[in-house]
Amino acid sequence: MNTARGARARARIEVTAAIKDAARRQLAAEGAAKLSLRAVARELGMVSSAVYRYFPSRDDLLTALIVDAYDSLGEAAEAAHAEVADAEHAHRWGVVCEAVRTWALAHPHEYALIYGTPVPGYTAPKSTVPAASRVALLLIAVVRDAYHGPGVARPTLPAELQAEARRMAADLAPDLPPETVAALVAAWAQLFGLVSFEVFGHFRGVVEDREAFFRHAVGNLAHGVGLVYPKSAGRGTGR
Amino acid sequence: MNTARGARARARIEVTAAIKDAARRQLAAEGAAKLSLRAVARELGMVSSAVYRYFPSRDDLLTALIVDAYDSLGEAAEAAHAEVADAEHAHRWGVVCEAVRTWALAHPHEYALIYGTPVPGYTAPKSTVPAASRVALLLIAVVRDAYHGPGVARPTLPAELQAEARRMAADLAPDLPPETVAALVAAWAQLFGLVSFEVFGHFRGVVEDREAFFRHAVGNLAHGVGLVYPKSAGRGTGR
DNA sequence: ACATTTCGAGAGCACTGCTCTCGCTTGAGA
DNA sequence: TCTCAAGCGAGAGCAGTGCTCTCGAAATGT
Repeated sequence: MNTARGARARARIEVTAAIKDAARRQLAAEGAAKLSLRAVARELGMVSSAVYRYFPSRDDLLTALIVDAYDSLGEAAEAAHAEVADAEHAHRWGVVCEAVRTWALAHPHEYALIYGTPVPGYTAPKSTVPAASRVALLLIAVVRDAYHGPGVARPTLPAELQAEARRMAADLAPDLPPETVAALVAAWAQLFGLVSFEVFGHFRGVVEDREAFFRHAVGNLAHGVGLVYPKSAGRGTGR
Repeated sequence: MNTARGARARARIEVTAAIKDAARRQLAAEGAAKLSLRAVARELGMVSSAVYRYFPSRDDLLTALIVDAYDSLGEAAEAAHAEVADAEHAHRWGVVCEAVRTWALAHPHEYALIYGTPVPGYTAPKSTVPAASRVALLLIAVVRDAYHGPGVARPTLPAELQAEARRMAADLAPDLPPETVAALVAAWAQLFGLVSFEVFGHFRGVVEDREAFFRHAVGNLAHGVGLVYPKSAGRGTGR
């Protein structure tokens, strides 16, 4: 029942999509700061006030792009993971992380939109939560599979954090030990720390072979959440 | 020869400082996006065009604030470290990291300015490098002391990364083993991943006791760079 | 004392987000 | 089938922005 109850309704979703597309193009080209509602209107041959029939404000347009960006990233990660769904767990972990990095480098401005400085009126309006969670859920799923399968080590946890870890586990993955969930959340944040530093240029003049560096760092993150590498030796690329 | 060769020169540095102060106030209050050159001019009772005598563009004003923010953060970290300069190395590491977090939470907009989305014309103009490096240098110093002292473990490194690690070590800390330097750089990025997620609100609804969580994660980072905790037992808060 | 530079003020340009009004078109109910 | 409200695009307009240019006045160096 999505399919157009009338020409008008159909036109509306088409125009809405066209606006988002033009906006996304501008975003990719110039960054969120320079995204101008009037410019997208111009590109579509309409007048600026007409755009307001579709998005009540510039920030609402941006919010729509945020959700799309989360989904685009989540989709990329999920697709990459699907291709190795029955490989070694540590390898799957690495593939997901590398998909995140690859997507971020290919869409730096969209990445900045979701993991950079939040927009001023930044209350993530609930509707973004599912899209925003996709990568995290993937990482959780990989560790869950490992936990219910052969090899996962149980990290240790100081006493003062065990209550909080239990809370997190109850929310995120009740079937995993709290220690693992806590390590997972930390690894999640640290993964995006690595990606952000690279995308935002903090590695410029510091790290040269960033891909190899990233693979290694991500392997250590996997180790931190308890994933063990197949070929025991020094944890390598997970290949 | 800094001290005013004339009333004019003195006035100039005073006005420059006043502009930066007003700008910093606006930045702290509303964020970089809403920082308006005309508004700071208004606050100082001057006309907008006059401000251009001191800063050639709005982005140049922002750049000046960026350098200041790096310095402010670096100073906070150094001060915190100085107070525990002869404590256990892992503890010193933790104190520096917590100082970074505390400063970031106290100055979210300034933090966003330096570790969030880079400004469009984002070529860090060399002059920012020393200020930007202060925290990293502190972390390196802590590990260096540990390495030249009693306890530091040597991380392992896959073959494919050893050349790059040697390169980094040559640039950053020739007296440390390449494996340690590589781990240090990763920990550096991961630290800011943790801080950014908290400041930018990605932990909202996920992590509740963020301070305890951070201490724990930072302890693991210390472990990752080879710092060993005094009381052997499970690595705890570093107390 | 003169010439030069430095500075603040003001006007102005091109642009932005956003509001409001005006007609035209569409579509659903009488 | 006709009607009337809702949806929509165009246009004008407001307040604000970054930035440029010109013009006098003040401070400076010779």
